Amino acid sequence: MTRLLIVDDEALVRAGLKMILESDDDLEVVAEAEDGADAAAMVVKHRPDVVLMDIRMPRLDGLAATREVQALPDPPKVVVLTTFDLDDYVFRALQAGASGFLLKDTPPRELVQAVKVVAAGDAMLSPAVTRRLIGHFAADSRSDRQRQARKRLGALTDREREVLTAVGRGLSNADIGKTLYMSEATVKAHVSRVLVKLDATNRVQVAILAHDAGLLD
Amino acid sequence: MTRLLIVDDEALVRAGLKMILESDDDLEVVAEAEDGADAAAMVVKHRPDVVLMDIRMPRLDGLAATREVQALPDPPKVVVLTTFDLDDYVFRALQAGASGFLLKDTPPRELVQAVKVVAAGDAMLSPAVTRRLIGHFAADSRSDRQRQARKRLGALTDREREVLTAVGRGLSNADIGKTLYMSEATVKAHVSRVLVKLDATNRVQVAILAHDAGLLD
DNA sequence: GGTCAGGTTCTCGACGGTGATCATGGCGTC
DNA sequence: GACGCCATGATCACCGTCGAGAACCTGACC
Repeated sequence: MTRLLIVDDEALVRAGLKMILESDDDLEVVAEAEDGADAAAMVVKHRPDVVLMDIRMPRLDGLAATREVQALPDPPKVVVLTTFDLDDYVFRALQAGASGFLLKDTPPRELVQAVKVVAAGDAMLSPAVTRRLIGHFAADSRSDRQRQARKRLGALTDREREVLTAVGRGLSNADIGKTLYMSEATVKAHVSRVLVKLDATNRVQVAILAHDAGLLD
Repeated sequence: MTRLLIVDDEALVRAGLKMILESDDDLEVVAEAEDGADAAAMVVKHRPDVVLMDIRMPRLDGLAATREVQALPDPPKVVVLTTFDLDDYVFRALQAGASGFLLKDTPPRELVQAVKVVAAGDAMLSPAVTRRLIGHFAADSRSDRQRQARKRLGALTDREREVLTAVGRGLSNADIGKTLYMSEATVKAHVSRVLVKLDATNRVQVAILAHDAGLLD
């Protein structure tokens, strides 16, 4: 049995959601809250498995409430529900720790499905939201940059890559020599070749490249 | 009527998918291809609305094929199908332009649903994949590290921040002097103060900090 | 099987250029 | 005038380039 908490400022919406959700025998609404400020308290009191959270609410909005709830020990999963699929909402909700983000025009059957998926530890987004997320992800050239950077690293020898990593950490040549057991002169030679191979003019540039390539982290 | 192309090297899988998809009256499989190399040609010939693409295939794999298909004029939507939800596959598929990413254990009804969602211009991922994507998104935005880095930048003066940005680009002190119209000696003084304020011992470390803070990009 | 030439990688010391610190002074604000 | 910010030159430490030797692999040739 999956225990649910519904957080929405409109009683009618809460009633509708409760109706839909309890049509499934595995779901039980154990509590309701009418704004974000009450949400955390209700979570502590009733310990639901999943929280359905509206965004637009008086006092504390759904995003802040989600953050608050996720900060609790052994927090429940949170599914954010909203009428608007604004980018900003989506990203902030996901970063606040939400496991789902559904639009209010989601069909009842999918809502039930989403709650179950989330309770099982996976995630569920409305299709339109998924599209936005993917769009942003693909547009986020970071991973692209990473692959490009990695490509350039292919020409390096093992030793050179080790030295490069150390440079990326911000170590001095002397420090690198100590940690890799070689003289400072040798370190310099490696760094010098790395500079040539990566077409850089100083160590700062290769350090950044090392980071872009994900060599550190 | 939504027109489909199925790309998979195993005839049995193709037959199974076709069976599932054509159980819906709005879906029609207009062509099949048995590897990625054939996929693009089939797209040109049959102009499907949606392509279901396996990843592991002989000759050209599904990721490369997806890129190829998306490079065509007025390309169809692509749904990638795979047994393994490896991170790397997911990200590369989405960046290759896929609109969906489903695991092969997806129930038939959801597969049909996903194809329709994608045909309508939205996106659909398997729940487990969605969870990964969100995880990476939340982690990748690095807002944590970024906020931390930004905090430390608060102590800097405007001029120091300008110099720091230039250092982050990998410029030499001489170059920074030229671009910011000050003598090299002045640049050095600024850099030196930045090092103290950011508790770093050399310019590489502050360059990385500058990147983490999102000063560059 | 030996070996010999060619290439690659790792190692190192010495030299000149670059980077980092320190002390000092000008300029505006409070 | 005390303070914070910006600017500068002298000094010393660090970094990057150069040339060169040692160890190793690879393939060709006898």
